[in-house]
Amino acid sequence: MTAEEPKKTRSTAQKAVIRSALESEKRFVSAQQLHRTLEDQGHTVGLATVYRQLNSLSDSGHADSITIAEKQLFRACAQDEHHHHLVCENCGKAVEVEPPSEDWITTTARVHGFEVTRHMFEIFGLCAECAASAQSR
Amino acid sequence: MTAEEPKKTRSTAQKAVIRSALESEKRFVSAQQLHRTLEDQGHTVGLATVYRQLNSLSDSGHADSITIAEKQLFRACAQDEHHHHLVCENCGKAVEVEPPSEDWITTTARVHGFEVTRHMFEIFGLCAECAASAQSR
DNA sequence: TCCGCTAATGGTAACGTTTTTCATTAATAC
DNA sequence: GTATTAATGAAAAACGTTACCATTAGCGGA
Repeated sequence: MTAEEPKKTRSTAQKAVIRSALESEKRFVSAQQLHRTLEDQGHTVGLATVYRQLNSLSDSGHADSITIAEKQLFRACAQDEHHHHLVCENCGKAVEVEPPSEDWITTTARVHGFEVTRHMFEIFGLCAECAASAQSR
Repeated sequence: MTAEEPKKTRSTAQKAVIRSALESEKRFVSAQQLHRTLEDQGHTVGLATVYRQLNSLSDSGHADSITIAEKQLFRACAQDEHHHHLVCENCGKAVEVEPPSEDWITTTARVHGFEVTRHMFEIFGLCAECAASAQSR
């Protein structure tokens, strides 16, 4: 019964930089990729901080995260609502997609005695550019 | 233009043991869990071998794998066809489910200029038993 | 404006999982 | 049986990620 703590956070330069860097990416990127990007831009941000911010953005719903090849990738998402992605396996570019009714999920789960907590659905493929360059390979 | 090598493999006791151990699980298990299980059963199999076999089973399509909390989990799958799971987040128990038509996937992808290579769709929740024990907590 | 509190940072060490290495074992073909 | 070499296992390396902790710096109040 502990009351909801106000939980004061401070706005720092690093937070702003990380967040804006993530938002300017339309691809899913890893913490390390983002860290390198920031370094290249001349910003000195610790890797630990990048991890921390990315995780907190993900927790607060300001970023989506998926796991590919044992690596966690992040992407900023504007809308707070639940949504899914169409991800390019080559360059990481992603598009948010809207699947048809997901009602059957809870229905199906109930049939098996399950109580749904969450679901994930991601489509992987090659975007137009990557598909083109792959063909000419 | 290298011809398809016959790629001869040898059947070993370890392969058999690992495969049968995985098949007797109706849950998703990690390499380490399976390794411990084998040890408990009196089998002495190297951890590296468990990893190797699990990966090769996954590659050959004889096992499905998902990633939860940075860990890779495996599960034997009888059917070679594409399928999805309803997974208990607590105990790992899984049921194969059949989603409605997935035609819209390729359609949607095409709209965005993507060429679909694969898609993943997993539902997570609590099975009847785990939900019950969670409530009485 | 300065002060004090402490959230946040950053470098590094630690961690856990997975892969690689390499000498040894053993499955297959002859 | 013998030769060949795929497969194994123990340990080390690699990898992504988190924890630690001394230091920095937001922010509210004197």
